[in-house]
This record gives sequence, structure tokens and C-alpha cells, in this order.
Amino acid sequence: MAEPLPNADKDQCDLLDGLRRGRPAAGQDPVKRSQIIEGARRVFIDKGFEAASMNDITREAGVSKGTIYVYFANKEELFEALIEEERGTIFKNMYEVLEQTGDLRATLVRFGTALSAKITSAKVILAQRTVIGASERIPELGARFYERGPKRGHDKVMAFLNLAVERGLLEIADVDLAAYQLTELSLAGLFRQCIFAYRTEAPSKAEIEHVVRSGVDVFLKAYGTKKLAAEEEASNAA
Amino acid sequence: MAEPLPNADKDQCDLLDGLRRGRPAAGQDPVKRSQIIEGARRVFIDKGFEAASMNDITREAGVSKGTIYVYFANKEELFEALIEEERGTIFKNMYEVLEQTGDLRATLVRFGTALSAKITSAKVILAQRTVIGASERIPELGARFYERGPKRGHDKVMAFLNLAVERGLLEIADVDLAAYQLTELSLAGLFRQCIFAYRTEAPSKAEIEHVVRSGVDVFLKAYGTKKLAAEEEASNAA
DNA sequence: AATAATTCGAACCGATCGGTTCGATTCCCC
DNA sequence: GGGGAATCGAACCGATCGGTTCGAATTATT
Repeated sequence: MAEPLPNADKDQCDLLDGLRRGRPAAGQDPVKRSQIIEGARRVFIDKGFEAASMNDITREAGVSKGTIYVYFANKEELFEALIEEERGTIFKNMYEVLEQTGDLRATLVRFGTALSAKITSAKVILAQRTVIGASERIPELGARFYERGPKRGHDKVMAFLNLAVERGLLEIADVDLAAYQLTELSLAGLFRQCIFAYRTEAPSKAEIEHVVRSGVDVFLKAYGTKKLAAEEEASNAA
Repeated sequence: MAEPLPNADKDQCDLLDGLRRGRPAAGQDPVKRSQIIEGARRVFIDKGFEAASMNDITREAGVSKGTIYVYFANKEELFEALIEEERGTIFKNMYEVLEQTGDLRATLVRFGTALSAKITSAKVILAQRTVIGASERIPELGARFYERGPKRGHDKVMAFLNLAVERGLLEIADVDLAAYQLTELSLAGLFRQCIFAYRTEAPSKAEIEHVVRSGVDVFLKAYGTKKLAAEEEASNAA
């Protein structure tokens, strides 16, 4: 069983090391590792953790079963590596919108739209469903997924809202809760329908935008100050 | 494999029939059926659909495996019967609050609190997680669960909001979406944390009430009319 | 007590499971 | 080309799976 590879941020560096140093040691080839994970991904997402067999994964990845066990100690470790990669991909770049300055309403709409589109996209819904389903077998898996994904995002939303409060544009008694409210308003009628497979297709861009605009309107109606209203009016007049 | 039993509303009637008619035919004994389902429930909820074995269920239910197969054609049918019973239990009585008249804000708080407490309770989270996890194997299961549960509840919330609109207490452009918004505001920061097992315990009553009150405040700040404000003010003065 | 029917529980079936082993093949460096 | 190491792929292991079978035990009625 291989030592864990350095994290994904250094993939390029490892590839260069590989080129410089010679053939990777057993279990240390990032290309082979990715090949395994990608094949595993397709099977786990299709069948869930329990029903996905290592024989299926062997075929799908196009490697030998023995090789898989050189890279990963067992099925669970392979699954956890996969989920860790998924998490990184899903939440990458999602909160950068909030680092922009400018019109508050437009920024919130941009953020809500990006969040909602991502969270309800078919691929991400499948991944989330797989994580949720596996939580019975691997209890800390879902928690870690949430901790390093949505929770960190929540902290960034909070920081953003705090800035808006300081600028006098919002007045919020409980910023922590307000950040959750903003997120859930952006997902109203969408996430739960998707995760229960009540919807078989991702929501359209138009629907997401409609949901998000309405959610942001509700949010700003509740928390927006007179100063915000004045700024928006001045901006509309210009 | 037994004919499906009449639905749960007639359990008492069937028991009386059983007393009058003599011994139930093979596979027709509601007591035995419930015994199987209850044992199955504990195993499915503990392990999920795939990892729960019929041997486990046989032991847990305290019946013979052959008997289980007299009552249910296969593992899937047993699981679907269980989920159907769960759904009935979970959503029973949840929306009756909305049939009451009286103070709008208080009614919404009562509804949101009941909804949130139920949806995030440990038992129901486990059931929902099991349903979501099994959706990969039985695709229409989650959809049916949502259709007959949350979706029907949504329709009742919508009807309630429509009445409030007619009474001039709310002004809502998209009542369908507003109903989803109200529900998700009541679950903000709660449902997703629970379903991903980020929280290992159900939220406290105090937390739920705080979330719901804030959510209802946001909702009414956005959609409440001057007439509502006047009524609440008159009610406060009295 | 006799009888008929339901249920029990042990054994069974073919299939698959996760994980291991090992000679053969391939790959890469010198 | 040779050598060493990574990977392959087939076979294997003990265990378990969902579902079936059937004589024995139990239950309920007459």
C-alpha cells in the first residue's frame, strides 16, 4: 500500500519530479493513481459505495486489481481519496465572487447563481448523493465533506456579510444565521428536489436565476438598510 | 408472495376481520407483516439498502427467511414497503397547523417549528439518508418519497399562502416559490448539516425556534403588507 | 385429539464479494 | 540488450449474498 501522495496542489510538481527522477516507485505514479480514481469515480457514482465492486472498478479503470491494492489499502480508502478529490473540484472557485466590490445586490445574485448552479448540477448531485449514502458505512465521511466544503464557504459568506454590515448596507442581528438563509434561499425548491431525485435533470439557468433573484430580493428586503436603498436609487438614476 | 395488504388506515379493520374470519392465510397476517417491516427498518436504517443483508433482517425481525419471502417478493419490495410506511409516519399531521386561523406570524412559526423539528430529527434524517442512498439502485424511490411527502406538503403551504394573499396580509408575486422559501428558511443551517452527518445530534428546540423565528421574520419583512403590520400592531396593543 | 395450514430453521444453490498471490509481461533506465 | 521493478491478469481464498427448498414444529380450528 502506497504512502499518500502529496495533495492535489502539487500534482504538476510531482509530475516534474517524476520526469527528473526516473520511473515512479510502485504506488507512486500520479498518472496511474488518477487513472484508478477516475475509473472508481464512474462506478461509485453509478452504483454507490456498497454496490460498486472492486471487480467493476478494476474493469472500468483498466488496471489490474493487484495494482489498485498497491495504491490503496482497501475499498474505503479508495472511496475516501475519490471524495476528497471531488470536494476540491466542486467547491473550487465558488466563493471568489464574494471578493469583488461593487453593487451588493448584483454580487449576491452572482454568488447565489454560481452556488446554485454548481450544487444542483447533475454531476455534483450524484456526488453528494453518493457521499450521503455512504455516511452510514463511513460516518465521518459526510461530515468531513461538509466541513471542508460548504462550511468553509459559509465562513466566507459570513465575512462578506459582515463587511456589508460595516459599510452600513445591511443590518443583521445574527450574521451566522443570515449567511445560511442566503444560501438556502438560493437553493429554494431546487436542492431537496434534486437530492431526492424528484428532478431528473438539473434546473435551467433561467430557473436558477429566477430563484436566486427572488431569494436575494427577500434577503435584502429583510436586511437591507436605508443607506442601501439610497445607493441603489442613486445607481439607478445614474 | 403475498397480495399487498390494504393500506395502513385500515389496519384496525383488518385486525377485526382477522378475529372474525379465523387464521390469516399465508402472507396475510398484518401482525407478522409489521414484525418483518420493523425488523427490516432497524437493519436498513443502520446499514443502508445494499449493506443490509436478508440474513441480518431475518435475525432482527425474529422470523424465518422463508416467511419473509412469503410476504415480500424480494429485498427491494420489502424496502419499498418500509419506505412507504416511513413516509406516511414522517409527514403525518405535519401540515394541520396550516388549517388554523389566527395570527399569521404565530401560525407560520408553529408550522416552521413543527416542520423543522420533524425533518431534522435523528430518526427522520436517518430515513431520508437511507432513501437518498438507495436512489442509485432504485431510482424512482426517492422521487416517490418526495412526491408524496414534501411535495404534497408544499401544495398545502401554497394554499395557505394564497389565502393569506387573498386576505391582504401578504403580497407575493410567485406563491409557488415563496412556499419553498418559507420551508427552506425554516431549515437554514439545519437540514444540510444533518443530512451530511456534520451534526451528529438533532438541533435543540431552542435552536430550531431561533432559526424559524428569524426565517419567518425575513419572510414577513419581504412579503408582509401594511395591512398585516396594522393587524399585528392592533393585536399588540390589545 | 385430529387435521390442515402457517411458520420455522437448517441446509442448499449459484453467484459474487473484498482481498491475496504469483508467474508472466511490460516498462524504463543504464 | 540486460536487469530490475512496476504492472498485469488469472486464479485463488474464505466469506457472504439473495433467494429456494423441505421436513419439523407450531398454531388454530373443529
